[in-house]
Amino acid sequence: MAKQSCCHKKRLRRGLWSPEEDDKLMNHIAKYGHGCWSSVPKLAGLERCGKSCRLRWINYLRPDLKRGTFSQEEEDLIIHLHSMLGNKWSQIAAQLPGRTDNEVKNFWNSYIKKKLRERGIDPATHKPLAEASSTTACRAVFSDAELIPTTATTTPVQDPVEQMLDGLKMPMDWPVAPVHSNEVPEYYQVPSLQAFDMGALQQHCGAFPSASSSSTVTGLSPTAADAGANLPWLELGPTDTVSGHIADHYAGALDELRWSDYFDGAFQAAAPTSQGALQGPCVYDGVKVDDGAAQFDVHGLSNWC
DNA sequence: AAATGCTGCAACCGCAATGCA
DNA sequence: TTGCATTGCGGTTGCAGCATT
Repeated sequence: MAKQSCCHKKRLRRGLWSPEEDDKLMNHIAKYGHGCWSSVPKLAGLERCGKSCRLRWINYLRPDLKRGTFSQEEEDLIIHLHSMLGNKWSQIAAQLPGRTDNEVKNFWNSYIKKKLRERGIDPATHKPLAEASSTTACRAVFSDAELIPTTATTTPVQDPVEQMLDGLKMPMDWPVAPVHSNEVPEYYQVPSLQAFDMGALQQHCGAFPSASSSSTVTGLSPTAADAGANLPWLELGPTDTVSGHIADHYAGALDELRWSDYFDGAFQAAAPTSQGALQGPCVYDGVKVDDGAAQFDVHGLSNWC
């Protein structure tokens, strides 16, 4: 017999949320924060399970959600990130401020997949459908606006660090990448990245903030040289040179969040800005987050029990 | 106008990861 | 170390609304 969900077990409400339920949840979180999700429904007077409340908040009620249709830049970024990360929707969404993993996933399944197939590209592998093994570059995946004109493979070497940074830029004919296996296709191994030296980069750029699931656009690279491991360039701070290459590219479309404002006084201060980093220090659970290196993990909010 | 099919989105399910006693 | 509670995540489902017949 199938295992019943927590909502079934406790005979809790399921299905679509009513406006009244939304109000209750919003009001509760505005006043007290959510704390432990499991206690939210009881405290907020809802006949829902904590999991359902969390999902509703994250996917629908959060005040920083962008909503509306995806821009061309967002679409290109999703395709690009998917080629690197696969179905890691939360990681992809983390690079799209105001978008949720669910939203990105739905957009992918309902729109992008179809679009790629129409262009003869396998959305799973990002290779041409007809010739899955071909290494032919396929520019059709990205719009012209998304491509960053540089030629990483032919750039003369000056400084090793500069070389490495150059490698983080996307070449015009960057191939569509299958990055879901541990194999790194030859064409994906950018020469300037093969001796990727995080130490040197750190020295060049300053200390790395740690942000495993940042909501900010920090740095993006098309490379899959590190297919099976973490993507260190995704953790670079917003002020560093590397992220500048690409963050600048997406400037305007990708707003930085000031998520903290919503809770730093129960929404009272409240307007997101488009400036580069958190403005001034803020404190969460006794942890001071300061200056431009700060990156806020929206999902991490759930950890202030 | 009614029936049917299609699409997109919100929500659920179940498993993995994590934290804690 | 173990077991439980909680959170996070990706896959899947259900349904409302729209399009087509």
